[in-house]
Amino acid sequence: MDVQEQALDATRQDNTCRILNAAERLFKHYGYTKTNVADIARDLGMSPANIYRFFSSKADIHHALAKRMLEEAYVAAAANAQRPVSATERLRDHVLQQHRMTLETMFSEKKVHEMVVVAMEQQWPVIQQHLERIRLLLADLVRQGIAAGEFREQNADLAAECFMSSSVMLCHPQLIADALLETRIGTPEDLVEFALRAIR
Amino acid sequence: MDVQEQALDATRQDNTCRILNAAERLFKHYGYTKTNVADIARDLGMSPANIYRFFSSKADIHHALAKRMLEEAYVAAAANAQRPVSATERLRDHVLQQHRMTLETMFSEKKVHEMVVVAMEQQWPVIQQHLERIRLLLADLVRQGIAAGEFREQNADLAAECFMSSSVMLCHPQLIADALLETRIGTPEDLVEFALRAIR
DNA sequence: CGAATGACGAAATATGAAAAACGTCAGTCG
DNA sequence: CGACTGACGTTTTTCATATTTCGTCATTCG
Repeated sequence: MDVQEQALDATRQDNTCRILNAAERLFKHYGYTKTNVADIARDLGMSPANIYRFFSSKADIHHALAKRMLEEAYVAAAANAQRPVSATERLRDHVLQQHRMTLETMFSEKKVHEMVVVAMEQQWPVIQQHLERIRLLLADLVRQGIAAGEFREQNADLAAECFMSSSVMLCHPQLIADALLETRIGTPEDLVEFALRAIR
Repeated sequence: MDVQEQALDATRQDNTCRILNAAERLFKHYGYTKTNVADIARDLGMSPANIYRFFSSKADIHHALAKRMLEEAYVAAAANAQRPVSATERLRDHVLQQHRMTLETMFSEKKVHEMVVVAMEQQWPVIQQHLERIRLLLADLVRQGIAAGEFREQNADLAAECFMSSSVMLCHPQLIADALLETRIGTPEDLVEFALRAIR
């Protein structure tokens, strides 16, 4: 790749990023369906057709935004996973952090929540991949916990998956929305402790 | 209550039951929305208006059917809970049984599954009550397990709730529908064992 | 020459009137 | 007298149509 090609890629990346920023702002304000590509183009002072030089469709913008947001979530999860505390505490905090973030999105960014629900209903690969990356992260935490003597010997990948499945009620956006009204005996902390016990 | 009133109640109950039977058959065959009360009435050789002497609305029929089906499910769960095997085994089989029944409904009785999804989305109290009854059943199993030395001393009600939350991926109709395609490391049995470990 | 656009066909969505279904009630019939 | 019904007002659904939005492409412009 020569200097000219680098410059081309740079401007291209810059454009895609600007489009994503505009789309994210408009989607959050007006909602995904109420925002059309003409709105996004006007916001950036370009023609609607020009958008399609960078994204193959409006849905493609949605996908790219989801990917970017999930990347942020992954960075946060990775940061938590590197904290210098016990594996137990990092696993616990991971779930609680996830829980808080989901609640936050549900309440203060309702439009985003709608987009998330659509993405989950349609089973986007980007979400599956994100969950798989998270699972790898947690599996590593389990291995560290085993090495540190916190957890028993076990299949770390399986344990990570089961741990995620067990805490799905705290992280799954739709379930959280439903479960808010339910009469509950235990707190989120109780459920995490329960799942942690299964690993020890 | 004298003899006459008993007879009245009997015929009334008989009518409600016949209506429910007809409605259940038609709903299963044509779907809930495609079946109207006129269809149900015609099937029974009565006028649509007469239906409303027994049910205040079509939705009321839906509610009553859900209650009847959940009652059957509860009976099955209660039967399992009384088997003369260890509490561990009964808890495990309860979840696996629930899992099988949900899968069965999803595949062979798709119309019923749609009705279930609607009921869950709308958070019908009858479902909450059913789950609460199941939880009491499981809490009792946990107590028996504690008494038998299978499980450690703990809050049985909390444990039952956490156990149900942990196995929600195996029992929640919508989640099962979604998770079918996912790449999975563990089997349903693995997840149940995981949750059981948390109680021991 | 390639980035950008206006014009345009295809696809999706909003609109509104017609039809169907819901649910009520005065009145019939056994 | 009371179980039951036909007729009817109201609400919901359907469906054909108009409008918007999507996404493409030949053409323009720097």
